[in-house]
Amino acid sequence: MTTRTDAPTRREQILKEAARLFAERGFHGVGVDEIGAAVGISGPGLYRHFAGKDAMLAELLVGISGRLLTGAKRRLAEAGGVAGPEAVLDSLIEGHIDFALDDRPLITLHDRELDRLRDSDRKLVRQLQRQYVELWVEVVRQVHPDLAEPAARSAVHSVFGLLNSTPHLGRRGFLPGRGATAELLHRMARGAFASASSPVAG
Amino acid sequence: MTTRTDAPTRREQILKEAARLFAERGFHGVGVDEIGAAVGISGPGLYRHFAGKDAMLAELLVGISGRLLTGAKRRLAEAGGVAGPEAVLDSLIEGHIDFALDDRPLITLHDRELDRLRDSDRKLVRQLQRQYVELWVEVVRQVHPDLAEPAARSAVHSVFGLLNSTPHLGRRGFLPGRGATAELLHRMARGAFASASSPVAG
DNA sequence: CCTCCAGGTTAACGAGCGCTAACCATCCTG
DNA sequence: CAGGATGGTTAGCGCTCGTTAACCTGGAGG
Repeated sequence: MTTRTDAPTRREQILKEAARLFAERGFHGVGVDEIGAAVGISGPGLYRHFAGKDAMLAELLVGISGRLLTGAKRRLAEAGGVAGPEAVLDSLIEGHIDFALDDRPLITLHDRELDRLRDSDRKLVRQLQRQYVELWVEVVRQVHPDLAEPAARSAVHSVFGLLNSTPHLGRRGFLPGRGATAELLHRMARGAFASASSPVAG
Repeated sequence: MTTRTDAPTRREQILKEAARLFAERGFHGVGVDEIGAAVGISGPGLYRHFAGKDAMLAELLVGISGRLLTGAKRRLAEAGGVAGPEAVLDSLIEGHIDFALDDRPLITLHDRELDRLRDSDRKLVRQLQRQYVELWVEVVRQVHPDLAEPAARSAVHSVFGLLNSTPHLGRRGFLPGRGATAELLHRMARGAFASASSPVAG
């Protein structure tokens, strides 16, 4: 566990606020002055920490994709040997839900602002995303062997859509607690995969 | 059925291209010159058809929400009397899938650029969206009576996320045909709702 | 104590944007 | 055939935005 207790550095403050603002109003809808104001400095002071506005977005998106993939690999390694594929899939779902619930702005950015990146960064992010998807596809096909590969890939993308719906839930603050929401999402994801494979049983 | 065979008007061309461009690069990422070029006229010629760039986005978003709600009401009225709630839910899912598969750019805009609207337009769109959600919630709770209302609402939002994942599917052109995809999404949506209500049966 | 650097500041530049103004062609109508 | 909509055009204004330049300050090191 790499839990941090020390204060966040200025760079991290900026990234966090930039993520929130980008998620709220879109990359082009946020000015550098606003980002600066959000961390108590103003405008061009950001350039002491980042090469430009694009660099902030790039670092955010690469960071997201990397963390998702790293976490998934770790979970696969931890649960893969001892437990069956069902437990691995549950662990993957749990990890993705944790991310979707704890870092909603990043989830929003994840599939929204990818096209604003420089070619090299975008290729890197897409490669990480693709690896993440493929890892899921393999596990899903172990749990549901009757699922063909294209269908499995579609199913994985759709379940991502389901899990990533968290930004739309709390609009009115009406969601029933983090634990209950996580459990609900988990059950729905498993149910969606199950119904994707077998032509339903009821 | 109100199938049109006549040629689309200039206004409709503009709206269609604007939707595609907005979905691809974001509202602020597209210039009026690009929208004009996409329909063969250039730049300020758009102002003969729309009051401004904002007006195009507004008309798109209001149109989307309105069509979704109208279609859902119609399906509820058609299938509501003769068939059971299960058939109504299937019809709602079918309608939403048709929309998600046939109008992907609009699906993308739907939950991405809402905040760029004037206050009045945004309130209108949100009201239509809310009605649409509530309609779904009622039907879902008829099919799954053991589902509490907050959970049902969360489940509906999550299934929207699942169905609206279509823009992410065809990136590499690897999706297995429209019919198969629609059927897969339909089964997954039903499975997700079922697993949302009962704490799973397997 | 002088120096230097990290991390700020404000001023200003240049590009791009939405939008308006002014003008022009085509066509339908009286 | 006059004439006014209709739907284009190009030029250009004004504003915003990302970025750079130039300058300032507090604290650490020799």
